[in-house]
Amino acid sequence: MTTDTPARLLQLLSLLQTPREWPGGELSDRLGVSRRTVRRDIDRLRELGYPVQATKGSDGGYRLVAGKAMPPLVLDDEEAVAIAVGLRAGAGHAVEGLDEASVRALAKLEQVLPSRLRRRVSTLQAATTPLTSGDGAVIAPETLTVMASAVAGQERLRFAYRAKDGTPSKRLTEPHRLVSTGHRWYLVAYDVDRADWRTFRVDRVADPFPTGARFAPRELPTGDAAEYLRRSMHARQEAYEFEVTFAAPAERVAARVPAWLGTPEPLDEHSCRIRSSAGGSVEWLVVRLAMVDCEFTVQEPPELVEHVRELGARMTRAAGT
Amino acid sequence: MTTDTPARLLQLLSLLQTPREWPGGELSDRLGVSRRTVRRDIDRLRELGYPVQATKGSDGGYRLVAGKAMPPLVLDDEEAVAIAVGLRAGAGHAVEGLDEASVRALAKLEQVLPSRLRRRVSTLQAATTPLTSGDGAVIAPETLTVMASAVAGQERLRFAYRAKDGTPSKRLTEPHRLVSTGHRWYLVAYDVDRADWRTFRVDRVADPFPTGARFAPRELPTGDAAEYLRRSMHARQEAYEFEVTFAAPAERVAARVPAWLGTPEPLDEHSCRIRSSAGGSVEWLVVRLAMVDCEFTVQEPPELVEHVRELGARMTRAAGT
DNA sequence: CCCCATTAGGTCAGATTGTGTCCTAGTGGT
DNA sequence: ACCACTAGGACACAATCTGACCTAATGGGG
Repeated sequence: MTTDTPARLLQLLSLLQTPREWPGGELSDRLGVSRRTVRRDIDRLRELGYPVQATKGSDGGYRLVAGKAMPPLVLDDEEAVAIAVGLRAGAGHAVEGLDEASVRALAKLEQVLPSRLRRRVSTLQAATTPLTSGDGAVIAPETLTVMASAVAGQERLRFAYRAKDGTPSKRLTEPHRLVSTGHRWYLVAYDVDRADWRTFRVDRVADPFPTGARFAPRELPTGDAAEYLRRSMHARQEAYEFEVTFAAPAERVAARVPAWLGTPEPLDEHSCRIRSSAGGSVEWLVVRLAMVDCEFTVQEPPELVEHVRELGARMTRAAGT
Repeated sequence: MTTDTPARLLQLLSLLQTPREWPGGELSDRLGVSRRTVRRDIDRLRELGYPVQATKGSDGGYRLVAGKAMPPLVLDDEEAVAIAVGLRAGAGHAVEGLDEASVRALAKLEQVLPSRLRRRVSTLQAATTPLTSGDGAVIAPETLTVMASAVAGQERLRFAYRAKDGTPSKRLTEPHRLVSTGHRWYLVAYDVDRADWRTFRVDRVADPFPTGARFAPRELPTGDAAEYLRRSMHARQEAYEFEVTFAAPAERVAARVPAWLGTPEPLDEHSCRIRSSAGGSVEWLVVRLAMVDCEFTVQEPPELVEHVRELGARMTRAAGT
């Protein structure tokens, strides 16, 4: 029964985050202090920028409402697991520019996630569909979070890499940025042994671990990491152009296609077209097209046409006679 | 420069959650207190159950590691937005038993999410694909979070409902539980006007708002809400049985099919079968099957066979001549 | 209309706690 | 061997926190 003020404030914060009203009396009971002190604590929270709304009159109470700053989120076990699983599942196909923040948040969460919960997360993770489907390239979320931590903490990173042709190598790098394009992740890093900048496909990385050694941030020759990645991919011709025409209004298609895949340009009132480039696998794009749920025609590339034809044949076979 | 201890502790917690090492000197600088006090603060955090790991020796420092309890998560703006968007996108198709926690977490987060961030979330949300695809039934995440709050806070909930045949009605309910089956959400609640228990499809609910009146929790006639929902659905025959055979080992199929859809039972070493029931739309199930990426045959129901055939035909047409 | 439960906030005395400045020990890497 | 860092004890002084008491104001229900 040590009357530890900061601990009590955290506890109060956690109670107030429950979406319900708390009368002062109940709070003072739970926290083991007088009612006056509860009022003072609430004042303190308000001064910290976390507005507590109070309903007056009988049956009134306190509740935490939206302010100008994010208060520290107090999560229970299940909620923490839900967020971790959700972020892991979503890491591959989130909205442009958001995936990096998403991975950062995941890294932050997993850094402090109790081990028993971590087990639950990986179990559930296994049960969920890896949405990098149709493609052999599955990324272990651990790999991503370890990398994100190394980037944020400016720690050197050692890992095994499998090149495009399959030859393995060991790399010692100074990780600069984690970039995602579509559903694929890349690490832009300075390769210490080769003394030059490189981009690494994260799904070809194995056993990453931070060496612990800190490094001084280095200037990327091309200012922006995304820009650097784009040039590097273009140079290696890893991306391909595609062109698809839909027999549906542009708005309807836009609502069903992730924005980073491309924006549909209207051809007329009832049809539209997407011309864009994707870095991912063709199989994956095919499923995405099937989801749009309207008639469409694939123009480019021949490879994509072939895969669509194949899926069509497979579905027809599946329907039997 | 008020030397407010609790505020400083929160700030320390937020600094330590950054995935990097913090030497004591830097912390004392940032927090504006002496080095000794920083050590004491860290002691306090440890006593609260948030283990702070310290690397000794030169170039050492502090960092927050996994303990037995979840520390309050201190998120920056982007991370908060990323989590909100991720949870919203994932709310529809998460793992069994997890979606409710997921919605709870979302409700908790949105309760305190600053309004400027809220705007960003809805903008990004619009850009992301609503994954209740193929089905007209789109659920506004706000509806879910409002309902989750009402369930948690035991507040009566008023909303407009559109019955299966389209007839509208206004309901005053005591919300009991939010249940998700597959990609569809149901509210199990006591309908005050009709003086009986009802299940409501969340996508048919409009303009929910808590009346503010608290209610005493009521006993559900059938102990479990999920059980009650199942019976209610069965009685109305909203669920359908399906049976699909895959030409792939059970493990491979299991890895690509969400667990709540059903568990594949092996037929022999190279094939397996799923017999289960789904409450969702057939269109959606078809896309799910297309994702499995192996030969398969649909046995039941005829409706599903028909849709598979149709998608097959559509894809074949899309591939052109 | 009055009554009640609630939030809001002032004041005061006394106990408790937090803080900075000393100090010494131990550890790991260069 | 040295340095940079964590770990923690002792002490004096200041700052803070707490509970008890008080009064105001507000909203709902009978």
